[in-house]
Amino acid sequence: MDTVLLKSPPGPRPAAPVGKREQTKVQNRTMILEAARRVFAELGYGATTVRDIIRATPLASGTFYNYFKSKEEVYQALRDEVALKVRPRLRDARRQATSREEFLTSSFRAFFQFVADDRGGGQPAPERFRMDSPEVLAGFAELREDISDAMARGLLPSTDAAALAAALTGVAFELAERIKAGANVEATTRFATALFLGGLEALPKNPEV
Amino acid sequence: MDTVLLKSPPGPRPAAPVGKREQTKVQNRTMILEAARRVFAELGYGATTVRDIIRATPLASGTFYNYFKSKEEVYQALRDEVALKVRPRLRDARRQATSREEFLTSSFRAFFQFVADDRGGGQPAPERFRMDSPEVLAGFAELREDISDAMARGLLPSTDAAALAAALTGVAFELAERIKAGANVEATTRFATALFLGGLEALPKNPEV
Amino acid sequence: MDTVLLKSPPGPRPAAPVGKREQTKVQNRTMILEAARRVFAELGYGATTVRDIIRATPLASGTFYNYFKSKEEVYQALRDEVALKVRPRLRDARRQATSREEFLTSSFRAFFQFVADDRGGGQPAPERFRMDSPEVLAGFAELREDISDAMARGLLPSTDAAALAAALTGVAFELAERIKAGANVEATTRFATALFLGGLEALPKNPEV
Amino acid sequence: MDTVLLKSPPGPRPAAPVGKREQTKVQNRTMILEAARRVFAELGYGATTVRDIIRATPLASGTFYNYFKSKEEVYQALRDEVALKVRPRLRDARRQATSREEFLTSSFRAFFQFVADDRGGGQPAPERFRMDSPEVLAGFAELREDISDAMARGLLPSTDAAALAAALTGVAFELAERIKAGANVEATTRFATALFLGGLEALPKNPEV
DNA sequence: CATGAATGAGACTTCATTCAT
DNA sequence: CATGAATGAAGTCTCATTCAT
Repeated sequence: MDTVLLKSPPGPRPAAPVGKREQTKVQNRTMILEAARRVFAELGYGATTVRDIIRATPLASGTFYNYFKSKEEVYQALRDEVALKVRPRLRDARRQATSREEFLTSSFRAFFQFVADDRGGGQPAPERFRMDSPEVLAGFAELREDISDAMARGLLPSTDAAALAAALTGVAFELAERIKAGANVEATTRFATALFLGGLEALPKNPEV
Repeated sequence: MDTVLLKSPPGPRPAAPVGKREQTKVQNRTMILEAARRVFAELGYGATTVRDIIRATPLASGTFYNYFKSKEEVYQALRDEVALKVRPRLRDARRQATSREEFLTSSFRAFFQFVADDRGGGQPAPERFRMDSPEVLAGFAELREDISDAMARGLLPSTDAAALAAALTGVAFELAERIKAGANVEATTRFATALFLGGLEALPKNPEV
Repeated sequence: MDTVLLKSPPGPRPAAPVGKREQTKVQNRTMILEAARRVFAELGYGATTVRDIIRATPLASGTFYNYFKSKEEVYQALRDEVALKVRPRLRDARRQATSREEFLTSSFRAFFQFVADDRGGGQPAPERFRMDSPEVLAGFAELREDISDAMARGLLPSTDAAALAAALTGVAFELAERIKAGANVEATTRFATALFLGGLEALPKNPEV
Repeated sequence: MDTVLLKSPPGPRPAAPVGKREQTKVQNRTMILEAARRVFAELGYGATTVRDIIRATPLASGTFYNYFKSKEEVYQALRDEVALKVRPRLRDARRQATSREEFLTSSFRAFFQFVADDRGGGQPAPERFRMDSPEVLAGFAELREDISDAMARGLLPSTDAAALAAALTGVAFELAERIKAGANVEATTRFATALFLGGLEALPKNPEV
């Protein structure tokens, strides 16, 4: 019976599946994802409901389930989508780095810039910490990955890798909050870079953390 | 055996009412607070419901409302209670510090030790970031306060105070996660201290973050 | 059979959406309103709960909130609906009256007849007074309005308008209770009319109630 | 065993049971009743809860149940108490009446005065009708009783007794609302009296309502 | 007796999800 | 597919009532 449907338009077959149907489908999916992004940012993952997401959309409640099975699934999709956007930036920053300073600077800059670009949305977050939003989690995951690679490549000293990753992550996260509040990306990048450039020299040689 | 108890305090009678009723009240309040601590840690603040807290308790549903008006109120109470425990330790650490190194070392140690002592609770959080748990927030607030004081006293260089506070906070938090996972308090303290001792030297002189 | 339905209206298509969905919506709304009417009549407004109303219905609990936000809102709707039915009758009675007697007679008759027509509902109210039922309140408001108009038109003597309105209202209401219990509409109308025809003559000329 | 109790005090036997215990008991009972009176007046019988009554009292919740089994029971007690206070006034007014006018005047006056005396309490009733308060019910019951007696004694014409009772009740009730709102008792009494003096003459001789 | 905390039933309301249209 | 009303489970909170103190 699908055949029947496919046959019915006797005109020229579309070159790609970008009929009105497919277009709408993509649009709706995008609408839901963006609505979810806004709502997660405002209420946090735990507190947002599927209803909240639908309400931030012109779509009907039932439509949500044509695209996602649950809140969890939108979350995953959002996470993947964000990771897809951030990964190249960070990977590029990392690959082009030829010195420890450049590695730190470009990594922090890429991350802070991403946060700065993303903060547009809504009113300032009602609660201080919104660590469970997909963007932030994806950003952190990427940062960690970059750090591990850098250690492997010798750009960072061979101290306790996990501890350093944690320290970098923590600094990046906390300063990111300041970025969200309007702090300057470049100055913040310099600050973080200087801190770690100096700190890395002083770290215990044979750490046993 | 009652006789023994009745005899034992030959000194001044305690002023506080310690009838069976008061005892039960204190016990119940504690039960709710500890249940809330566990549930917040597991589900996050946003996702936990009052029912979740009650269910982690042998008490009846209505009993919750004899002690707290809402989830928010337990949260505040938890936050206050934790702050009350951490504040003295950190304050002492700060007051007794006579050098930059000592300031950093004793602050980190006090914080990490507190986290280590406190980590008994539940299973590790299923999601990576749980920044909105009361303990963490309270710890952060205290740490920030200590940092500001130290800057005023000259133990820390006059760089961007807020940015440094954020960096210290971030590192403390992320390393605390490792402490919770079993990392050694002293080694972690050394790591963090060394990182900041070196980093502070390298920080930009006239920061404009 | 669909064919029959599709064929049947050869005239102009009705503008109102009368799909199965809309039909069900109207039916459900009506079910809730009628259930509310019965329950208010039986328990009184104060004592009835939303659950009472739902239970007097085959609908699920959540469905109530698709139609009304609260008990108060059903009450308002009921009130409005009843007022909508009574207003024309009383307005007609008032407009066509050319004498004092006719004004009283037709007003009382219209009101009593409405009560008689409407009394189908439930068992007699278990408590004597149930002034807060929507029908009664709406009827009173209408009666008052009519009285004011009549005074303005000279059909009623210029005594204390509000007091007379109250008296007419009170008599109408109490006799309406008798109507509900089966009293004859015409005889009751004659009784009330005679009472006020005589009474109006005797009222104080310059009232200062 | 009662004997034992009576014997126990070897001193002079108290003339009446007005020990401290009995005094407190009477006071508490009175407090509950007056609180209930206020709350019923404000919220209506149906909407008030036992909690509401206790809260309007300095007593503990459990204490309520030492005096009354339920809201219903307080209501009955209040009703009885009020009836006990009103009956003498109305009975006196009725007994001393020697003419139709005097009967009507003194009855209305007594009722309106009672309502006026009683209205002190709280803020104006949030809803228009509060017919289910014990005072109003008791007042109406008494009024009806008086009317029946008056008919029996020939002070009122032999028309449909029940219909007249209803009319008098309705007028008394509606005007009582005006009294509560501050209307003058004497003027209102004159108004109601005049209305019925004139109206009674005009009533159908052989009513068949 | 007075007290007031505990209890669990039940009221109000929102939610995720389904399904007829 | 989109729609949005229906559903009933579940959450929030209040209530009447009991009972240990």
